[in-house]
Amino acid sequence: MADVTPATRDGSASARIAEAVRRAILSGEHQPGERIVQEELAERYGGSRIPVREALRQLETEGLVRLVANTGAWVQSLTMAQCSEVYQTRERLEPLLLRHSAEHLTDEVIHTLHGLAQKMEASNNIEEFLELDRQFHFATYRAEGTYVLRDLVTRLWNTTQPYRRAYTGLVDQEHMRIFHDDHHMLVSALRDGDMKLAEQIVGIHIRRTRVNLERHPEIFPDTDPNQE
Amino acid sequence: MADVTPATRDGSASARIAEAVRRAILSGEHQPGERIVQEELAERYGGSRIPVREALRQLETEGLVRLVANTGAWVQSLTMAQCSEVYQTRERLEPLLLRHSAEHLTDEVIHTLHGLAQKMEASNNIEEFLELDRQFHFATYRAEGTYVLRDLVTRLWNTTQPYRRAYTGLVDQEHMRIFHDDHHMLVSALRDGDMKLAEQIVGIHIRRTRVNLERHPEIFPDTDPNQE
DNA sequence: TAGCGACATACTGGATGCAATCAGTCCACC
DNA sequence: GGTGGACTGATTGCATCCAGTATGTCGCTA
Repeated sequence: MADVTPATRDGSASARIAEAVRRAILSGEHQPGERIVQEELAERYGGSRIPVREALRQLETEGLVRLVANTGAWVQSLTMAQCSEVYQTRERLEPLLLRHSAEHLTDEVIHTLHGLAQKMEASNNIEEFLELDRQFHFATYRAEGTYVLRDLVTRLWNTTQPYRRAYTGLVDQEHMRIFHDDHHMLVSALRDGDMKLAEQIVGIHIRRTRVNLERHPEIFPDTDPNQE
Repeated sequence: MADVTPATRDGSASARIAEAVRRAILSGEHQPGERIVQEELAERYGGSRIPVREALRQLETEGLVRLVANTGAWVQSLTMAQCSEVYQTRERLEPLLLRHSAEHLTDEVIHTLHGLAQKMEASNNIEEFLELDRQFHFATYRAEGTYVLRDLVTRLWNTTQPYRRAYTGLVDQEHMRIFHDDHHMLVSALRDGDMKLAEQIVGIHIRRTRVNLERHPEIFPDTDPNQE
């Protein structure tokens, strides 16, 4: 899995555990709403509960885990409204991030993008599809120098990953066709150096996905399990 | 100080310490680049280093603190480029947040806003000014139900607070006049229920501040102390 | 005198152990 | 039979203790 860790972190045990748990959540190994027991993680990743707790604090702040004092930790679940809000946020930020990346989108990158878009069309495995989609979009986000915005976008992707997965399993051929077309149009716009168009396509692409997600309330928890 | 804590948190010691340190950083008590020693915080807030470390992990993820493994913690400092990036992000997100808040902006709220804007004009104390500015803008952000976007915006405000403070100490009368005018125009637009205009004003207001900040590179660290 | 290396100190990272809190169960009572 | 309350097991929260690492200093050597 690529580009899963929001920030460059040190090599301590807590950082290692945070990364491992993050990947476990994003890969679907841990489902939203699932209980997380500190001691289990400590045993699994070889350590005491101290670094586990630090890792959970970090993941809580990233929005992947929900902690309740003296009670426990759960994999964060979003209501449809919250998920929609994240998508609206992405809709505003990713065109901006793309713009900052413009100068780094060389012919080589565009060639890679084309390859990823084609691979996605050929894929019929949900996990592979999700991974390729992520790789595709983050390949277009190459803004260098500062990491504020890319980190932010990475976190937004992360918190909504379970719902993308659920939706991908439901989407019909027609919507999938449009999805792929968006990608190809984006590659074309980038190849032409038409950044204005590329930004619009990304925005529309995200909005389209949001609207589609909103048509499937069944993939979200019935009653809000986090009443914060 | 109002609306400083991004998320609703539990009442544990680590949460208490995180909040206290956050406030200390935002109030300017701790300057960017300043070293943070775990044991000092533990003694100051009454506890062991364990909850302090959890608090620091959280603040690191929020972007207020920088941790280096086996070395220590520092109050996060931003380069001008990073600060500018945060402002560009705000420029995209706050109009969206304002839109979501529209239905909650009652006459009473608008009356409060007007009062805050006037108080700001009368203020000649930097800390008071910063606090009123924060209260003013967050009074317009009343989106309820979900907290994703408001939390995000709160964090963006938090990470850039030290630079707003430094800039406020430098700004001349003319720019200050424009700043206040933006606020009054925003109140008027909200009073008229012209949300489209209000969104534009917020965006321009943030952009204006960003451009002004970029005119003062002296308030940012010379060489990037965080080479991440 | 300048530069390099070993040592001492201070601080961080992590493990263990104990107290506190929550959830689920069982039983008494209505 | 259903409801309320006490009890028990499980799990979290935190403090203390120890090991590991980085930094700064001192002395040695060229």
